[in-house]
Amino acid sequence: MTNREIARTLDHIADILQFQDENPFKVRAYRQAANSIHYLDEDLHYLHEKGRLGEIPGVGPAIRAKIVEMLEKGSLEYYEKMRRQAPAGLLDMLAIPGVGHKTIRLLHQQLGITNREELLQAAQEKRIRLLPGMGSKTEFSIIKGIEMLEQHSQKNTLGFVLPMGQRLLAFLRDMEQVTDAALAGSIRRGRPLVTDIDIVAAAVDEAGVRNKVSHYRELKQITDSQPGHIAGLLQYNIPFEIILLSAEDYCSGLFLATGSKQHLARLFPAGTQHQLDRFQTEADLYASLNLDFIPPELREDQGELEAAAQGRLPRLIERDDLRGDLHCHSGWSDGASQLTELAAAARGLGYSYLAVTDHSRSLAISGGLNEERLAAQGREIDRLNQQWDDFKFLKGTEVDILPDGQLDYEHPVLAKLDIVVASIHTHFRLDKERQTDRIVRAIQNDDVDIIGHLTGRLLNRRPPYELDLERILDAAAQAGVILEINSHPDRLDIDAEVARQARDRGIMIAVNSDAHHQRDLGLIDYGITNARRGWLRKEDVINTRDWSAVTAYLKKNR
DNA sequence: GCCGTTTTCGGCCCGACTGTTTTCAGTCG
Repeated sequence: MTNREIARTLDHIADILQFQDENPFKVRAYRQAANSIHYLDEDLHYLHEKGRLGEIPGVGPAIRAKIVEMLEKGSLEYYEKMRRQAPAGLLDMLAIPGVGHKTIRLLHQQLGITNREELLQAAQEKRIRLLPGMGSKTEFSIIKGIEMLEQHSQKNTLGFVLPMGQRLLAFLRDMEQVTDAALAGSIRRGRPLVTDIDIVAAAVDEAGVRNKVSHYRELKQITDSQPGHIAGLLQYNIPFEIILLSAEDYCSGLFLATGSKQHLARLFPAGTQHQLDRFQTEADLYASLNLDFIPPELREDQGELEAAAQGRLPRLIERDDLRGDLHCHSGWSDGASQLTELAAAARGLGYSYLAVTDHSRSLAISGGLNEERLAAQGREIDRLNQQWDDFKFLKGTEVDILPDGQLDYEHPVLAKLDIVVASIHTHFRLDKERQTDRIVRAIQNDDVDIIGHLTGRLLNRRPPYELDLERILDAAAQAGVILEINSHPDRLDIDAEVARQARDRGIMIAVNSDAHHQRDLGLIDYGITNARRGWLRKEDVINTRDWSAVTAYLKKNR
């Protein structure tokens, strides 16, 4: 089993224990072990060989024995037994907002409900409200929650699917029968939610490819296998499709499979069934249509064809344009990495600065820093900053925007920092006017440099807050406040559309990782893709500038 | 179940909201 599978198993055990009303600290022990393994840099098999499993934080004798069994047998008897004692749809039901372990236990014991379908039916038949502690509002919110999840259930986040797609792509590229291969479809265009993995491959021996794919380690089943085409499911039921072409047809095939439908339909209106010539590159293909090359991220029929025809497509930002990251968390609050580890990772990405923006005091659950600890952290940063002449930490905070729009630290505290990211982490359900007022007030606060994850959306999990974006963009433009593109693939907030509107109003954007572990600094790639989908150029993004230009910009706008 | 230690058990982040209550339990971040 892989690290990831073992981490998921431990997490699932924690859920079952919680469902069984076990000691909450035992539950947390399993969660902490799962989290440690999730972020582990080394393969568990390797650590086991070296007898170093006990060194993993949060892994003691009991969990270590279970990990060993999973590594050696590929399964865990304890887990299999637990699973038989819990409702089959436990995890599915937990995903419903407002439904937790205790509610599920009650539903299971009183009504025999084991999965989402049965739960929905019971709610529709008004049987939930008869249970103690349940009422009509709970019943209604369960129905709404299930409906929301079912709308999303066809799509997965790019962050979940892309790594699987990249592994399958690497597997194909490794074959001697494959001369070229690339991701296509919505993954290639970088959509935040995707339905499947599309790959186009140039192959000399289709049968050989077919045979190897049928033995792919992550393959669950092949559902369709015709000449030029393999489709099926990978683990976690992620659909994939591989289009096999000759080398001559590869480029136009990749272009057609990339889409989008709307983009292609505008290029080739219905009735003008177009026989694509053979091209060496997509740039040649677009040139034959008298268009500049259109990057995949822009192929959504959002004005890119007109711009390409007139030679005014933007030169989109690239990952290598970034000089630093302006939002991350360390072990001082809820991050998992120490400052030195973050610095090493940031330098590894080619950055020359990193803003440390741990949580502020009122966010107790995330270890928010009180003023003394913030000052102590500042002293550590000062010490570390003396070690380098080519890298610097910025002293910062991700300060909570309180419900009334005030900030969680007073002005004298904020004024001492190099950078202030202000974000909302509580009171998500204010009405539109109050929520907008709250953010506008933060924007108008002179201590604020950046608004973090503006809309609060969590893809497939939580809708954005109710906001009047027009008013917020106007306020940000006027105050010279930067808006963040939060790169976490569950957030991608602000989204590409809002980013483009912001840029059109002259608002500066920061593409930030919001990393809680040194490895997560690399999530910035998703933010860059999102920025490109928002038509952003290097000059629209503040952290493409070097340290002195960034600090000068921040000072000027304070 | 893990951790730390003043070595072998006691402690292990918490505060607010919501819907259901009549004083609280469950969920969430």
